Amino acid sequence: MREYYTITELTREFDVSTRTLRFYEDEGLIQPIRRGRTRLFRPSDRHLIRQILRGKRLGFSINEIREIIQMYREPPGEVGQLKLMIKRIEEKREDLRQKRRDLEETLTELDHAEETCVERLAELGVNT
Amino acid sequence: MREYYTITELTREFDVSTRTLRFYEDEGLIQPIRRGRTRLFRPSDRHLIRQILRGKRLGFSINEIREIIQMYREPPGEVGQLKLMIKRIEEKREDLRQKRRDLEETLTELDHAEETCVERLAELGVNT
DNA sequence: TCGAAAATTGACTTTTACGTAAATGCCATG
DNA sequence: CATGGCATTTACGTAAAAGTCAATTTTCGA
Repeated sequence: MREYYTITELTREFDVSTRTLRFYEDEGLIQPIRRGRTRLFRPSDRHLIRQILRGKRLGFSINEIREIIQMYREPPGEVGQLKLMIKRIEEKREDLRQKRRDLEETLTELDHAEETCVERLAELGVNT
Repeated sequence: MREYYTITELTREFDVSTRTLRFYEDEGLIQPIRRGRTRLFRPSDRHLIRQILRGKRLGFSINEIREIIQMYREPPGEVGQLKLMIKRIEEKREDLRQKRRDLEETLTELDHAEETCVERLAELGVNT
């Protein structure tokens, strides 16, 4: 496990621009440390970037991603806060379960679409 | 199966604005017929709206949704076109499989986060 | 130590997916 | 017939999430 990554190393690894990583920093999603003015990314920042991009692929907004990331952190110490957090986590999970249903349905329809294409191709292959 | 739906019926059913449905029409995703100037939505339009919103929940852009919808339609008659379409469908499916991996990972992490919260709560419940 | 390559900041621009407002049409009902 | 209630069109507005550009530093390898 490396100790630090430069910004360009990570832009190459994740195929994002430096602007994007700075944007995420401005948004408070990551907090790379500084050596002078230069950003140094720790493995934890790298892991956060991974989670952010995963959230993006699933269609979550930056704010939603921020919420999700907070859920991964140390739980709060106060009972009310804890219960609230559990409620939020459950909501987000329901959200994801909906996405999963959407995903399976879409995959099924695409399977069917491909099958139709393949059949059509077979017909043409036979007739030609 | 009803023959026609009005725009407001559908806005209520799907919880979207009229602006949104008109936007989808402008984008060519749906083509409700007209009685005078008034839009009448057929079951097929209704089904398309369902598919569009499903795509949105999965984080697809309007252009991606347009592509997916085209895949559901009658396959083209020409061999080259058919092969191209099969390739595109396969790409989209790979895309969805990536989303599925992302989704499962996120769900797993949220499961873990909730568990941590519940444990913390149990500790507090005992100590208090 | 010196110069190219890399990094930074700040400002402005762009794209997507609608929101919102204004002016007007259509029609049923009292 | 006027009033209310949806519908429509046109046009401009906006928030999110970066992209792009310019003008500086800063760093690092020879």
